[in-house]
Amino acid sequence: MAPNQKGNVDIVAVAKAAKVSPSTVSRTFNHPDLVSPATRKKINRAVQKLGYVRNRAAQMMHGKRSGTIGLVVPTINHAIFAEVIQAFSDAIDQAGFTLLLASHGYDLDREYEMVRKLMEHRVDGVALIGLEHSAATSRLIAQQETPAMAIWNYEEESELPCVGADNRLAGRMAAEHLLELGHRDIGLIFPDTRGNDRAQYRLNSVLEALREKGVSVPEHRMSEAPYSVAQAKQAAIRLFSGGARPSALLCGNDVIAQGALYGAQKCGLRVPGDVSIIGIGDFKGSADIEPGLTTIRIPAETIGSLAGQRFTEYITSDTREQFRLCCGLERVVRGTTCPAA
Amino acid sequence: MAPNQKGNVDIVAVAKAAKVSPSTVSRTFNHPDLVSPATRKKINRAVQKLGYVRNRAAQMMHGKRSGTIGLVVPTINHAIFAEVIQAFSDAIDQAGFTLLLASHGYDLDREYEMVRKLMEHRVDGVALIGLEHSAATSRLIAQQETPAMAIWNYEEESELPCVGADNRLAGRMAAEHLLELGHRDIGLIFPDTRGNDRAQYRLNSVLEALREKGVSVPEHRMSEAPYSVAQAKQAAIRLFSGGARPSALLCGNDVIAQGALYGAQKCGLRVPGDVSIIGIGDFKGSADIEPGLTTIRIPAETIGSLAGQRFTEYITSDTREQFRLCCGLERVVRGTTCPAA
DNA sequence: AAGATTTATGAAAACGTTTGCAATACTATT
DNA sequence: AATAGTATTGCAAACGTTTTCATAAATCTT
Repeated sequence: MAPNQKGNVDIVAVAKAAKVSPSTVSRTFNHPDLVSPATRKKINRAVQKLGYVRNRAAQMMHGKRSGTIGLVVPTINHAIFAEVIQAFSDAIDQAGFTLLLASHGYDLDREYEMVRKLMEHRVDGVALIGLEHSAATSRLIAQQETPAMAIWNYEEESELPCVGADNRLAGRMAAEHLLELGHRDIGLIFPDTRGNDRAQYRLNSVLEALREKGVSVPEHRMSEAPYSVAQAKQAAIRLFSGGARPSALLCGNDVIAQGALYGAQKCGLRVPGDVSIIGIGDFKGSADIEPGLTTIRIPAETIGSLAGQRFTEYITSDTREQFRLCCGLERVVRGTTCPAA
Repeated sequence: MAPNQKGNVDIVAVAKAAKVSPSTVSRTFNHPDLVSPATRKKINRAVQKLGYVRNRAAQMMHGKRSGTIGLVVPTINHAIFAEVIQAFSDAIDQAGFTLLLASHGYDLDREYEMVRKLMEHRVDGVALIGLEHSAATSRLIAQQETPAMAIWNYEEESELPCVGADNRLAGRMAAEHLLELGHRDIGLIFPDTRGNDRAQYRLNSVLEALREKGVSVPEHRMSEAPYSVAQAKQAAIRLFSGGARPSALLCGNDVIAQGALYGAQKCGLRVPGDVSIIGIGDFKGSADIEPGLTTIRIPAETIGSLAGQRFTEYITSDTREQFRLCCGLERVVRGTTCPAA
């Protein structure tokens, strides 16, 4: 009665219904040109009628690709990663792949576990955020010979193929903008840099660029905030409340910058009149906030798209030539910075 | 030499190395109690040495679960969904499942394609956002007998098991807050409601609640904006620029409300003095913006977590009893609303 | 119209696991 | 010391596909 009496509609059920052999059904899917149009029609009708859905797991056992790509991110719930994930997902979808997603909360040991988990599912490739990973992770990837890539950071000598931006340059550009405007007393709010090479690179290069111009940042001008508007707001308020306040704030990313901006507004400070604020990232929304946030734009969407395209090419090609793509940065001057008084 | 000479380390390679049969190796993983401690140790050593990683696809062919759950969302790049995805992912991860993620951009036909794609991978279950889906999707789910659930909406008579909030109530609560404050001239900014039952329900119930109090919303007080701060800002500016402006704005979600707030600030309007603004959702950041956004809180994280927990239970239990969980809403009055003049 | 190609199909082995059943090696009982 | 259990292991079939090889049918040569 029911077209699908048992729920186990497989290729042989289809074959039976179409009165052909399983081989022919399989061929209809994989090499349609080898099957006569008439038979193909019969088979398609049977597929339709029975509601057959291919079983990729079974295909995979014949050396076929699983058609999945694993992506391991620190966190999903994060403007910038969400944007990258979306773009990456769309790009690999275009190439017929499906995304297996896992997050580790900035814990490199958990990252290893996640990569391992994905490999149990025999992903055709695994993409990681950033270039800093545990030795165990690298070993696992090498051992399994799973194609792997890094997203978000670019480095000339990177171990893994990568598509991303130069975070050191980003930090430098932010610092130089402030310096050019004449700021010398600069406050810094950055996230914890452990297990986060992006933040690490940015912070180091900011400090370096400032030092080159003879500007040093005393301890009490530095604050740490996790990736959260609320906490960054608090951190900024703390920086502002101690005696003399800095003339400018350089924030490790736009979320923190946004929090800092609210913090300043809360303290009754005019931005940029009383204090200039610059972020890094140019997240969705940074342009629209009032006043518009000055920042260093990292093209998240481009990075995600490019990464997805390039990675699927890499996986499906048999040559497997390494790739390293550097996406350009852009200084976006909006309303939160102005010359020092 | 190399511990893994060919890349094809399978259960029989391990068996060979440990000098036991493949069956015993398999048992060591699945029923360790049936294997003597000594043998287990030998096998574990071999696993370690060869770097064996289990192949879930092969297990799956024995009626075992694939250990994956599919989640299909309208978009990933969206504060509220990112939060749900993160919580859902964490919850199913706890239960040993891996997330297969796909997005459809509010296109119900694409949603069908995505569900189908996930089913080819034999996900153990598929979770969808919202209760409105194409007939083809429902048929597919029924036919394949794949466990399915809806996230984000709650409805007593829902076809699918669901975990979510009552979007109609959310709309009503927002409207009533404004009415209680004495507002009668109310502007509305909502996203396109096609393929988006959440927005649909909210809008209808808002209109209904207003009508009950004899308040109608003329055409020129209604504006449509996609899920984007920038465009909502423009929409708000349009609403404000025509002659007499409304005394309050009710926005379909917090992103729109945020855009509206910036729009008001841009127009030199004081919020809430000149215009009150209320959103729906209470997204991350809504609390921190200046002034804090008044909104109807929908507990995204709770919903995602609960959905993940409940769904994995559902999948792993053999009883398969339906579930429908309604997560409570909360009116969060912050700084963007005040009594009408 | 007979042989030589070409095209379309089927049979069976293979992929990496799990598991029911059978076989063997212990241990406890008398 | 023989018997009955029990704990441990191996064999082989099964899962749903793909693919190689062989066969059968259709088409082309001359």
